[in-house]
Amino acid sequence: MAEQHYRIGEFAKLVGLSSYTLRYYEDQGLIRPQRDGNGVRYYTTQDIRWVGFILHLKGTGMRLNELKRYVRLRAAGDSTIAERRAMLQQVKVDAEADIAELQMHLQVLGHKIDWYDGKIDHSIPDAESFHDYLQKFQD
Amino acid sequence: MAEQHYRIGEFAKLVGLSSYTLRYYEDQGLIRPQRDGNGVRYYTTQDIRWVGFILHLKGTGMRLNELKRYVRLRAAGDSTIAERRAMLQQVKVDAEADIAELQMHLQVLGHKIDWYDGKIDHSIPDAESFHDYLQKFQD
DNA sequence: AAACACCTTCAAGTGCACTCTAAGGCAAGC
DNA sequence: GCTTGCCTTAGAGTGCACTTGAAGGTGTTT
Repeated sequence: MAEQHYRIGEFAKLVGLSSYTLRYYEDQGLIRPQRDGNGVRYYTTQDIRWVGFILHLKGTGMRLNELKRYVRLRAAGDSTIAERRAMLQQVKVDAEADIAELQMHLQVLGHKIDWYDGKIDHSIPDAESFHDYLQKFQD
Repeated sequence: MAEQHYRIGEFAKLVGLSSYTLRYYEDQGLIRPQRDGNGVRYYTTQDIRWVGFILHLKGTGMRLNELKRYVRLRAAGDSTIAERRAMLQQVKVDAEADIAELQMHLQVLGHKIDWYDGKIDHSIPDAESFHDYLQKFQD
C-alpha cells in the first residue's frame, strides 16, 4: 500500500497547527511538502515526524531563526552533523538553565503560599511579614 | 539611621530593570514609589523586596494582567488573602506543567543528541533513522 | 553655565510568531 | 452549478511587554 498522505487541512489537525502556520513555516523554509499535479500540497508520515520534531525543538525554546539555521545545516548533509549536535546541545543547556531558574522562582512562590496558609490558620503571627518569614529558608 | 532610599536610576540598576520599565510598571499600578518635594521618585528597601517578588512572579510565567489583579487584591487588604493564595497556587500549577512539558521536549532532544553521537562515532548504523532509534525508548 | 538626572504626556516603534484578510483563481464532489 | 477546499501574493493586524522618542520642564552638581 502506498504511503499515507494528507492535504493541508487534514495535516493541520493532525499536527495541531493551523494551515496558515504550515504555509508560513514552508515560507520560512522549515517544511517542504510534496505537490500534486494541481499544485496542491501533500504531506506524508515523514512530514508528521519532522513537524513533530520541530515542535519538540520549539518546545525547548528554540527560535525560528535557529530552526532555519538547523534546517539549512540538515540540507547540507552529513558533514554538518557535529554542528547540528552542537546547536541542540546549546538549546538543551539553555533550556535546563531555564528550568532551574523557573524552579528557583517556584520555590519562592511555594513559600509565599505557605505563608498565606499560615496567615489563614493563624499559625504565623500577624506581625510576621513574608520577608521575615523567608529568612528562615536562607540556606 | 533613616531607611535607605534610591532614585530611579540607582534603583533600576539595583533591581535589574530600566528606568523606563519602572515608570511603566508604576503606570500599570504595580509599584507605588514615594516622591520628594520636587516630584522625584524615591524607592525604599521595601520596594526592592516588592519588585523582587514581582520578578519571581513574572519568572514563573505570571502575566502583567494577573499581576495587576494580584496588586489590586493586595491593596484591598487581608480579606483577599484566600483569593491571592488561589492565584499563586494556579500560577504554580501552571508553571509546574510548563516544566513537565519542557522536560518531555528535552528528553527527545537528548535522544537526538545521543543519536548524533552514534552517527559521529558510527556506533549507530548509517541506515538507522532517528525515528527508528527513538522506538527503543517507547515506554 | 553647562551637564546631569530627573520630571511630564503621548505616541510610535520593536521583536517575535503567528494570524488573518483581500482578491483573484482552479478542481472535485454533490 | 454551487459549495468546499485548496492555490497565489502582498500586506495588515494581533498580543505581549516593553522601549524609545519628541518636546518641553525642574532641580542639583561641577
